[in-house]
Amino acid sequence: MIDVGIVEDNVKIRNLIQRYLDMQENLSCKIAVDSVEEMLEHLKEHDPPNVMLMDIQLPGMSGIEGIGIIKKEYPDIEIIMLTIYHDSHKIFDSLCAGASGYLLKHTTLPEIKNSIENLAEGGAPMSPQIARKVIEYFSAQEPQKKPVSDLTAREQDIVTGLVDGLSYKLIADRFDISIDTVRAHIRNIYKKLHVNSKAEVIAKSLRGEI
Amino acid sequence: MIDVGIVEDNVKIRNLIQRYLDMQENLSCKIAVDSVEEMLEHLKEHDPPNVMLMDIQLPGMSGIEGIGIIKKEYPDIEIIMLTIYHDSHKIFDSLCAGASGYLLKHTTLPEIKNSIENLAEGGAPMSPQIARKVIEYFSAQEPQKKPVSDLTAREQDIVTGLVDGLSYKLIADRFDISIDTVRAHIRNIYKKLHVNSKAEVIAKSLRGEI
DNA sequence: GAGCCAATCACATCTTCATGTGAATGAACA
DNA sequence: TGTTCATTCACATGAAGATGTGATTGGCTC
Repeated sequence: MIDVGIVEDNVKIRNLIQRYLDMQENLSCKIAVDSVEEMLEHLKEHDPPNVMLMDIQLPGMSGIEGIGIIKKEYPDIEIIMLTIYHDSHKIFDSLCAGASGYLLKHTTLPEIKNSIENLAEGGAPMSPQIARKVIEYFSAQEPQKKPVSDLTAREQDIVTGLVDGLSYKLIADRFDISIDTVRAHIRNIYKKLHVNSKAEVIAKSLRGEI
Repeated sequence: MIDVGIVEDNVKIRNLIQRYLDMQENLSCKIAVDSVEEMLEHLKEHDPPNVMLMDIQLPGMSGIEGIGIIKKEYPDIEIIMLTIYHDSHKIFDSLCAGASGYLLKHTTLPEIKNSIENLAEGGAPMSPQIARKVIEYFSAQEPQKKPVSDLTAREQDIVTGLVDGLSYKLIADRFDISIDTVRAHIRNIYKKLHVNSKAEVIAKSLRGEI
């Protein structure tokens, strides 16, 4: 049984969703309020729900601010935004604040039910339109540079050691080889990467350039 | 009518999907090959499909490399990855390269059909597991935008120098101070960050922990 | 089987780093 | 006005790193 909470200031919509969800066999929806503040009050005295449907435009604190506060206090609550807003800023702010899903308000009741189940199974429900924006975020990013490390497996081991902040001695111990071998590998790594210090190798590696 | 192409090296899977899709009223799937190279050959002489299903592990060029090449030549083709890989790197590399969807191979045929329709309607089909990773990318990214570095401005300058792979001498030159001053700053930085080597400072910095 | 290369080890030398100790200046703050 | 702290510099020492010049082994390839 998945326990659902709702924060939504439109009474009609709120009641409709609550009744529908609470009617389902595998869901329970006992708490539906019209502001984050009210929900926080409620949470002080009751068990937290598993999933929360949250509007963005709310009286008092906005839903996005609410995510942060609720996730901080009750990190196990999974929050799905349910809103009319589909602009990138609100979407990304919500996701960054910790929302696990984002549905537009034209979503049908059965779809909302599916989304909640989907979430409980480790998914992340999103309206298709939202998913598209999220995906486009990535292709808008700079085209990935090709790492193509010419490094051998052993050389990459050594790099890992360097990134972990180990001295040559400790790297030698970790891989059970002599410190001179470590030195030899490092010399080859420097040559291949065209660098000449540990620092540059670590920097390159952490920038994903290896 | 949506025209679909398939790049998949497993003949059984490829034929199965092709036959199923081509059987649908609103879909057509005439071209199904087992490598990106073959697909590129085909595209030279035929109209490009609207949607392409693409595996990652392929003979010759990988599917991820393929995305970039195909999207560059034929930007209107929407590419859905269809693969067994669910590791973050492959997901994000694919999306950054320009994929519009990402499905895991256990996806059923009707779900694949839905995904193609979803894509045509401006959505971005993703297996729930994938959607979750994509969403988590955001909440993992932003939250600590200000890691509250206790470092002074000068100390941060020095850190920048270290990250750039400079020696103390070069850092001293860059900021026109003596090497002993650089040493002094670095000692303070080490104390504040609780580390004791250049390597750790660089690692912390590039991980955004400063 | 000659040649190439990854992986291993050794020795030597010079540079750079890490750390300890100490101190002067000047701005900020109570 | 005295204290705190960032910034600057100095000297010293042992540890770690960078670089040069070797060598041996085993796998792969032409």
